Amino acid sequence: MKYPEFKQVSYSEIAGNIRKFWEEEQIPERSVTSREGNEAFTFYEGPPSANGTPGIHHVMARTIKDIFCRYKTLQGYQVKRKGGWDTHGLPVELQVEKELGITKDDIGKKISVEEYNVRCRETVMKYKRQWDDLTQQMGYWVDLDNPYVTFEKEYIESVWNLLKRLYEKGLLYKGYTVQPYSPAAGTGLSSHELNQPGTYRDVQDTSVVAQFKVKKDDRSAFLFEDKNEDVRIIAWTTTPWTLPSNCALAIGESITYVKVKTFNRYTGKAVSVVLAKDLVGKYFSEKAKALSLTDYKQGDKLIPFEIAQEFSGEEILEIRYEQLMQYVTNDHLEKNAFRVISGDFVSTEDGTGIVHTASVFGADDFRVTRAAGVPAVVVQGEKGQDAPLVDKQGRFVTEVTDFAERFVKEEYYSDEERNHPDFKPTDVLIAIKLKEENNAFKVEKYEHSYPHCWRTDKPVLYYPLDSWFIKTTALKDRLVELNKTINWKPEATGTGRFGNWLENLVDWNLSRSRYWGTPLPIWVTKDRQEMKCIGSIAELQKEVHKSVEAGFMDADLPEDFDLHRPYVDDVVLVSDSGKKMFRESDLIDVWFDSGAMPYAQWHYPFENEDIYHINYPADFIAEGVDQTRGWFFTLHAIAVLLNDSVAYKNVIANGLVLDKNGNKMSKRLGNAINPFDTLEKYGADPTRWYMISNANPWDNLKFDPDGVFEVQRKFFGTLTNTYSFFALYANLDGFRMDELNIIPVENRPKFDRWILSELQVLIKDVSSYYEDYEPTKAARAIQDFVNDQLSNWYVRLSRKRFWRTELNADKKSAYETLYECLMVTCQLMSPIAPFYADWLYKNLSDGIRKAAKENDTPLKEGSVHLSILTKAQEELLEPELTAGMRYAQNISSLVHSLRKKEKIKGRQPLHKILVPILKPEAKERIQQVEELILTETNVKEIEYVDDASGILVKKIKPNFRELGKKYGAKMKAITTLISGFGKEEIAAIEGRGSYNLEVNGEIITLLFEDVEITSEDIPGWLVASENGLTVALDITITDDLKREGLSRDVVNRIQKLRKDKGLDVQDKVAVTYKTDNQLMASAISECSQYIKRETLTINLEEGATNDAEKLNIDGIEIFIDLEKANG
RNA sequence: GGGCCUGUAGCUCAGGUGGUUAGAGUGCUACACUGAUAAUGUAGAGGUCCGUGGUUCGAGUCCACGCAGGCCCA
Repeated sequence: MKYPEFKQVSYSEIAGNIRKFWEEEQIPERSVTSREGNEAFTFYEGPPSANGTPGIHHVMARTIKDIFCRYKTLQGYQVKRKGGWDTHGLPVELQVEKELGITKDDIGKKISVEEYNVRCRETVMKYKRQWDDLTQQMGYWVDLDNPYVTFEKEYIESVWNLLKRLYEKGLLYKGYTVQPYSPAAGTGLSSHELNQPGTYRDVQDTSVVAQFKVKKDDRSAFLFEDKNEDVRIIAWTTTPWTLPSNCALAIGESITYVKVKTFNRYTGKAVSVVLAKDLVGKYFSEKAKALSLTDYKQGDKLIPFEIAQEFSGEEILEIRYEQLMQYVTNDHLEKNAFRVISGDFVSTEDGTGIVHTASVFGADDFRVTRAAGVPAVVVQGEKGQDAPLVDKQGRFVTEVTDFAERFVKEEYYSDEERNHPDFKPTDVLIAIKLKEENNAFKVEKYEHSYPHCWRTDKPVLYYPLDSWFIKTTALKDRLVELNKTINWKPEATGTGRFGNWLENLVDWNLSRSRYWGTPLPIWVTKDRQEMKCIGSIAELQKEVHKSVEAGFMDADLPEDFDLHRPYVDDVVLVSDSGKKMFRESDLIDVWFDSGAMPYAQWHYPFENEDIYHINYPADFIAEGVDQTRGWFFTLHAIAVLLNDSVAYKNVIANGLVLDKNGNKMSKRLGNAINPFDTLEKYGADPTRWYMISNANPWDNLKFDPDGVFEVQRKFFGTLTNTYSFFALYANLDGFRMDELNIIPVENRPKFDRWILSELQVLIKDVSSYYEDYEPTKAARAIQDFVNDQLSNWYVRLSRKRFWRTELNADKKSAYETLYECLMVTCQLMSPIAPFYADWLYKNLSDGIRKAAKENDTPLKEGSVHLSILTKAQEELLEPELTAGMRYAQNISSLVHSLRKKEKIKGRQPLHKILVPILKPEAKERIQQVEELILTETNVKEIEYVDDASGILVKKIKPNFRELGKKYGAKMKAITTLISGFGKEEIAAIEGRGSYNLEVNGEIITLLFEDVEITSEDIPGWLVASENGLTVALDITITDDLKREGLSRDVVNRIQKLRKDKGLDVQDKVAVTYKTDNQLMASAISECSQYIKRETLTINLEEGATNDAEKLNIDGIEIFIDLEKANG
């Protein structure tokens, strides 16, 4: 069987054919089953949600996942990759609401929860087909026949089990927190919703700097010059409606504050205000500096001021002040609130350096007041619970008498009300009141960015809501510690973004008040005295049975009971004391679902305990960097909290895929790349290769289709060409790889040993790159090898060996060497370009599969993905040859450039290259590749010239690295002296190995390694040099050389004619010619053997007529006639 | 506002521990090669290494402060 030859290849066609082959032969399955019993390499698939269409960035993310799973398989590990689908959560609900044209409020009214959830279940897999297609077309191997699905009963049961374990450890609690809340929609907003485009908008709000009157006591006494002084702390807010709820003032302990004596601009009353020193200029005019306090009259435009005192924030901590707006107060508040506390978020960027704090209406406020033990300003709600001064509709409660029933944000009023001429926003009314009461220091309009509810367009409030939490803070230290054992790519994401975040961890808010998700399995009695957390279906059934017996429920649960809402909501349990228990209505954060996948994907602990243990923790996971606080966190948190272990050992956080101009891709802007089109047009392999080789996975990728095209042309094209070259000649010669009968490497020519040595280096490098999760470096190393070493050097210079007619040992060696290089290349590239690599593998090895199977040799495997990666053989490394080859490449390049400069074409042979030798080992190295250089440059000989010749002109320059270490600051002087060195000094330092210099009256000894000596000139010769290597070329062309050159031209023209006539490479020809030129005639007759050999000419004779092809070689006319010869 | 990432040729990217002439590929221009030929070779043009300070004999590289873009979070 021959090696397949291809006229032209289509990479997407290759992918299609190989895909079919994989399906028919079940290669993906076999890549796992064939490793049965081997060590496992565990990969966790972060579940995508199939309710959106896949994009090009998914190709990126999944390529990364695929690469390492394939690489590990290639090494012999068993790599199971169970696929999964993320099916719960808000995006699904929004999709359904959009399809049905309803809002959240309609659920339970226009549509039953039951119907709604049915719709969600259908919608969630809406684009599964597309996802499956993408998976197939891009060549991503993941087991989608048995995926885990987060809405399935078994999955939920495992999640419940985890929740119960948390509950039992006391890590689950109910508390309240301040969250974004939309009164207009009557619902809390998730961070996801707040990140919708357009939610943050610039708005003009009334801002108030309020004056808080300091109470005089021991702590604050130092601020008072006399007992009647009116000392006020001033604080700024853009939400005046929160001022009735003020309970503390936050300062920065290390900020410097001052007391300024001045007058209130609205009331004219004398007042001393406390604010940050840095912000004095913002509130007091420079022009007023010279004014005297005593000259002030009410109404003056310029208000005088005087900085009276300076002190640190620490000194005013715990100072007490009078409540600003006394609508709600009590002893508890009087005792513990209305004092100065420390806040880490306080800055002197804006405001006064003192922050008004209303614990229930701000997240920071909530945190610092809780830490400082400051109670919130609250009233008793209807059910006797604590309630904020603003109700869920966004109105002040009746206790705030002046503004009772008023909406705190003017946007909550109808347009009609707002357009009324007398209408004033509540914030303005509050500001007026404060002014009148001498409590406002300054009131002004302020423009800032504020979040809005994406659904109602109304501003969001930060509002306290009841929620269930996981007490992640309890194990913060372990979370931080174990994170340090995870290998993050890039490292900074682990230490920085993730690490810093863990350091500032807050408890995990688990509650979502939605319908489509995993229900919280907690049942509570009305009086909240008794509580049960259910950890399995069996347990639920048992509890229901008890409830039936207690008469609270009619019947036991059916076998096919759905754990979703609304069904679980109908389950009423009985408490140990016999009371009714109702389920907490919350769903849990969908991120808990996905973080639970290491356990729930196997329905652990109810089933598959062994599989779970073998596959925990994961060796490797990869997702986008945006998952850092998402999936990466939830996996880590659950693992640490429940198992005191990491969930994954290695993680790649990949960057975004942007368009070619660096802009985010969006369907709206029309710059999104369609993954299917791209895969179809360029093929999966070039697309994957481009994405990986172009930039590190963790850097953002600017996706440019032209770049994919370049990869296709440059790398895949070159590799395909190299293979085609091999196939063409191997087929002509009938060469067939025989694994049991190959020429031992030590018996192969140097050139073969050289490329095989390079190949070993490549295997080592690429393996260690994969090992280090550096796919980009791996891809670049492979393409450099293929392009530069293999194709452009080894194959190009070996061509002549393949043209010889007989299949001798040298030729066989060349075939075997090239075959080995191609074979290993396709193994190494197979993780990145799986289709193409398999195509190449099969082209190379399908013909000998049968023999390989019989002999049980490595090539018995039908697919590269079933094969075992060839290991690097240290004994094949040839460092001396490598060094020599580098000389060969550099010398050839220099000679080419000299020819170019002198306009001497490559076909014209020349006599001699001169290479100056300064180090003896250089000569040896060059000598081993001398033949190669001579062939490549078309020169007859190399002459080595050393010192003894006396013709070298040397140059000397300081070795800065060495000298810098020794002499530091004296460098300049030394450099000047060395640059003045001539022949004698250089000879001296070369001879003795040292040289004494006088620098500023001091003698220093210059050693041989302190300088670099080069030879850059040979008088009378044509010279080129680069990187310390110098080459001279003898360009005299004798008649003999000229004739040889002409004969080469003749060969060239005959070849062209052969080709023009459409002859095959192996066809023999008869040639006649005619020329009047003496030189040409003698050239042909003298070199006839050479010409005949090169062109497969049997007969070369004079005799062509003027009707023959008329050619012109260097101005010489010649007629050549050519025809195919028999035999 | 905070944390993190990125910034080097028109474009995409390399540039251990600081070392004096900053590289590669691609694109452009010119020439050559022509039995891998939509390949290949050689040469040329193309740089404020984001900016400003600092450390140092010496900074693309180290430090500080900025600027621009991005991600995440307030």
